[in-house]
Amino acid sequence: MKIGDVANSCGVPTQTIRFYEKRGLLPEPTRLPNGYRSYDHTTVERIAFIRRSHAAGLTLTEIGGVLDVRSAGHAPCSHVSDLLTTKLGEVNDRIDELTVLRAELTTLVGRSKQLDPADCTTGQICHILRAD
Amino acid sequence: MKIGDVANSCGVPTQTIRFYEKRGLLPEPTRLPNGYRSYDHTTVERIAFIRRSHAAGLTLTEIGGVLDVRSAGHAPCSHVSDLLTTKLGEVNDRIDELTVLRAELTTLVGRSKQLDPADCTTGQICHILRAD
DNA sequence: GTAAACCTTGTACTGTGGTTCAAGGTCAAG
DNA sequence: CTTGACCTTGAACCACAGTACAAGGTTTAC
Repeated sequence: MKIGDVANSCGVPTQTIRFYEKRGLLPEPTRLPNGYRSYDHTTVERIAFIRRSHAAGLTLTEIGGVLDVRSAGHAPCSHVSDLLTTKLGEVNDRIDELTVLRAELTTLVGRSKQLDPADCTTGQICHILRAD
Repeated sequence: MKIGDVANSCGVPTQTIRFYEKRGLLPEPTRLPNGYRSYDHTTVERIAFIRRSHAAGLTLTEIGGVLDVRSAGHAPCSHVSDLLTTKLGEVNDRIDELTVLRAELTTLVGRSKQLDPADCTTGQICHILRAD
């Protein structure tokens, strides 16, 4: 398989495959006599794994770490489990932050409906976003 | 006031003040005879406004837009109101996305506690993050 | 007079995940 | 033999909001 075939199978642009290779997420492929990259089905599965992991919120660096553990011949399960647990904590924290922000924005939008633009002076720039 | 005094008053590094100037969020200050930037209290208030707006989720580009409306002599209220309403929608969307991701991560973490690492084969890289 | 603390400018770098461009080589169909 | 689709490389660019560094000038305190 050439890079375009892999790209079609995986639904990613060819540039992304080269980018993953440069990032160390894909091994250097064998080459055809003309210099073109040559792949087999394991690459398709590996890219699918990367996309699934990425969709689960792991960064490419973290995915690289998982792949390295696997390449070293170990089951990456406990590593992955820790990673996912940490990620879950981060997602919870981020949801909490955004929930606070939502409350603040809701207050500001409510304020904007009450205030009269004619009362907005230059000194405070905008009285919706004034200091409390 | 010199830049360090403003930085102290606002709790931001001096570099950030120069950065805001370069981004057009702060007007070019007058200079002392030695070339040092010279500020008055309106700059402190302007930076405080920028920080409040940023904390409310506006980007520096959006804040620049608000500041431009104000500089043009208009009350930016309706503009700000639209911006905040849009931002509230974005925050809600982001919370929804993260909530979905949280559910997925919870499933994966649960799975990781059930599976035995000994059953994890090379082919699937990691059976916690297997295809469904 | 000298050391510390301040100021100036410009440039490059951080992390995240790619995308786009330039300039060229290869291959199959007609 | 030429057109179009594919492949190669390296480098630059995107948003985002700064941060760090280099190489120098100024001021303040002792």
